[in-house]
This record gives sequence, structure tokens and C-alpha cells, in this order.
Amino acid sequence: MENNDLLKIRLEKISDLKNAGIDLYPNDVKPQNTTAEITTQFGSSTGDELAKLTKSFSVAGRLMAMRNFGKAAFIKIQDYKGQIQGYIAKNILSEEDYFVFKKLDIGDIIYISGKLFRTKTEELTIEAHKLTLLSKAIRPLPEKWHGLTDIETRYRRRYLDLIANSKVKEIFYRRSRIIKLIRQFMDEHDFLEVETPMMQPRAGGAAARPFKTHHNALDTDFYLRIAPELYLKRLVTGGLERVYEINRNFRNEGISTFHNPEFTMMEFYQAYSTYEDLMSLTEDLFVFLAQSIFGEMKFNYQNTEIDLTPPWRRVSVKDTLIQIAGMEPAALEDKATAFAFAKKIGCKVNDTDHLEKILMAIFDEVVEKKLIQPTFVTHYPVIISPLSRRSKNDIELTDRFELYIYGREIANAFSELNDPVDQKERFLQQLREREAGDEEAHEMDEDYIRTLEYAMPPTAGEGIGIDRLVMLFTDSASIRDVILFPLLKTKQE
RNA sequence: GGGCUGUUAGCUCAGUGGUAGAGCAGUGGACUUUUAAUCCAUUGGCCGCGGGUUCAAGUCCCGCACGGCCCA
Repeated sequence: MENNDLLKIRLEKISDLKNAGIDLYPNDVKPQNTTAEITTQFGSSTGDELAKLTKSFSVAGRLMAMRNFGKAAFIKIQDYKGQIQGYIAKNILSEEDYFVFKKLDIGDIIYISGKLFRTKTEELTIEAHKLTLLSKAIRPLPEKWHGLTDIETRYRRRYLDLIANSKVKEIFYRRSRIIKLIRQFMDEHDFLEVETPMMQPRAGGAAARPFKTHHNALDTDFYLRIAPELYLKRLVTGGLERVYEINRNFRNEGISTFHNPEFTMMEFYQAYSTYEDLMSLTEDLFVFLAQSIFGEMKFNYQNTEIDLTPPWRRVSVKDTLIQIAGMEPAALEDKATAFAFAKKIGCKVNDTDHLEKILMAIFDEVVEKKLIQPTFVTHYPVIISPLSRRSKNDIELTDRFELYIYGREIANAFSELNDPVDQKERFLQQLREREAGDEEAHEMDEDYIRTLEYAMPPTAGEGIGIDRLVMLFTDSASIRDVILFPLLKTKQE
């Protein structure tokens, strides 16, 4: 592989160029134009109009295609924003430049400059008067027609994927745009963007197993954060009444088309608000995004039309169990009946599980996947919501919602529990769950309780999975398609 | 973790136990307006790795590595 003929031939070309005194990797030649600039500005100009231009244009980029005709050739140059055709002719280039051209390979980075014209087939083209090799490729690119389709290679060598598959570039341009729009929206709503620790002495704020690391100088173990939640609420307590953070979380769990161990989340907190306020805010945010990206509220995801037109359906967990899972209302209060129901539909539950855990297992098994259009599922049980405020009407439930779109959880939000006494009890309950074997149960955080003892204003907070949101807005089937370098096992080559 | 499935030339893929193939890319030749340019010729292989069955294995069996999809 390292010594195959393709590489040998290219190394020979390199030595030919070197022997002719050509610099293979110069950095003193700068393009004055991008392909996109030229195509937008002159895309509709006629050949006659182009002929009147006296100006010279120059672009640099990767040589993507070459069609030779003896003493002339057409080439395709691809840069950051697009592609443009170049025309090479022996009687136009200098002898040295033409010599260099004959040694070029697809994949090389080159520079050309010259006048614009239209070919017989009306394609906007740069007639190269000057050609410079900027960086010589030794390895061949993937094939031009089928491109690179091997999924493993695409992820491991994303640069090749980006070169060969223009749609991939578009996905990441759109990802960046979405995140910019989110920041714009949050900033316009008077939120302050902050950054809180990724390395935490206790991994709190979510139910998940953390990654562990070690600080040598302090000789102390730390955890990569599973959520920024408790730090952001400390900031709210400190008077930063509206904060948000867009950053990475790390969860030591399985990998799937919806889970990458490191993923990007936006969490935000708004004082003097409730989870119901956040439902409206979330609708507004998604409407803003859809309007900016699609210009309308409807779009297709995996061949299903999603309609973001608000208001979105709001339904409690219990009502979904009745309406969608088809449970009898009485079964929601009776563990034996709920357990039998869960078993019947194939949930893996134990008869030692709490009623709430059984109900949520049923929810996960049958309800989730049916929530295709945007739906706020509300009122989760207290036992699985240790940081959420209790509902006024039923203290065993919480003022919490999860947003589902296309059967997937996209956001999770609640009115924050700001009663330090109740919070301590909740943590103690979580410790009991942990002792009973639940490795994802929340840890005790005395420092956070002390924070609440200084009084945190009534606050609502939300987390939105950015990767999953980008999947939706880019019609991507796998989370790996919206993460540039998804986690893969290391491989000996 | 389990089930199914994949790994063959630089890339995309054929190859159902009997001499490893095609297209593209590459190389040589023709060609100064092509659009996957065309035409002629041609190079290129640890068939993922390791065992086994067989006269004979890319192909069948077992194990391993790394992916994908589904499930947990």
C-alpha cells in the first residue's frame, strides 16, 4: 500500500519537477477570487460581455478533473465554496507552466489566473495564462463518479469525504449556520453566553455514566461533564438571570445512530419563568430556525413531512400511555397491572421496579416512536426527575417536558427545583437508587444544595440536543453524519 | 452485550469449491471547446487477519479485528 505503483509514479513526477527547479509547495501565490465569487458575479454574463472584460481573475483549489486534448485541456478546480472550469492550452501558457501542467495529477492543489470566457457549450471558464502548483498530492483521490461511499473511510478520513462528497460539506455549513442562528436568537432574547467546567469533581445534571480522568498536579480524579446544568444554575443564583451554553457533553454509554459519546448540547436557564414559558420559547426558536433555513415550517425528514407550525401538541406522559399505548387509566396507578402490561408488550422490566419505572419503560417501548410531529410530553415522575420542581396538582409529578420529533427526544426542560430542603431529599433518594444498583442515579452535591440555600430565583431550564436538531434540519439518518469526527474504535493500519 | 450483515486493485463493485475480473483512476499513444470527453494499448491483488475442512478455498467451517443496520 505504501509502495504501490500509483505512489511510485507520483514520486517520479515529483522528482522530475524538482529537477526542473520547480517549487512543489510554494506559499507566496495568493488567489484574488473564489470560484463562488466568479460564478455569482458572471454566471449570467454572455460570452461577448466576458470578452470585453480586461480584468484577470485568479483562483486556487484542488484539481478535481482533467480532460486532455493533446495540446489543450479542460480542468475543474474546487475551492472552499465551489468549482470552476479552467482551460489550459499549450500556446497560451509559458513553456515552464505547461511542463508543470503535464506533471499534474488529480488531487493537486493549484493556482490559475487568466481571462474569463464561455466555451462552445456555454460554460463559464478561466483561460489560464498562468498556472502554479501549490501543493503536490502523492496519494490518489477517490473515484470521480461514485466518489467515496465506504462509511468507515468517510468517518475516519473525513477530509476525503469532504473533498469527494459535496453534500457532506453542505451538511457542515448548515450545522454551523444553525448554531449561529441559535446564538442570534438567544442573544436577541437577552441571554448571556457562558462557559462552565467540562471537568467536574462530580458528574451531575443528568442520568448517565461519566468518563473519568485524572489531574496529575492536583492528584485528583475528575469527570468529563455529562451536563452543565448545576453550574448554570449556580450562575442564575449569582444573578445571571438568563444564561446559555452551547458545548460538548460526554456520556459513557453505547454508540448508535442517535448517540455519540461526545455530543453537543445547548442548555439555557431563564429566571422568573416556568416550563410552560419554555414551551413557547422553544416553538419560537424552531420557527425562527425553520424560517431561516427552509423559508417555511414544513420540511421532509427521512421521507416524512414534519410540520413545525405552532402550537405543538402538549400531552402528559400519563395521557400518552392511555391514548397511544392503550392502557386503562386504572393501570397507571396499579403496579401489578402495569407490570403485566409491560411484560405483554415485551418491555424488559423487573417486578422490583417502581411503578414509575415500569410506566416509563412502556412509554419508551410504544409511545416514543409514534410521536412524529413535534410534541411536548409533560409531567414526568419525580423519581426520574431529581432536579425538577413538583407539579402543584400532583406532587409525585414534575413541571417538566420533553420535546419529541420523529420519535426522538430533541429537548428536555423543566421548572427548576429551587427548594434546598426538597433538593437534598431528592439527592438522598437518588443515593438509595444508586445503592439499589442504578449506576445512572444522581450523586449528592452538597455544594449545589448550599447554592440553593442562598436562594435561586424561580427558574426554568432546558437542554436541546444540537446534533439531533442538525440531523432533523439536514435530513441525516445518523448522528455520525452531522459530527465531523464521530467516535470510532481505533484501528491498527 | 445479542442478532443479522459487510470487508476483493487507489476508488466503486462483480466473482455460489477448479487459472482473481470490470468500470473509473493510473501509464503509453491519437486528439486545441470538453462536461463521467472519446478512441487504441496497458500496469496494478497479503481477496481484512489467523486457524481448519478439501486433491483444490476469494468462495465452506471456526476464531479475531474493524464497520453498518436492528435490538438491549
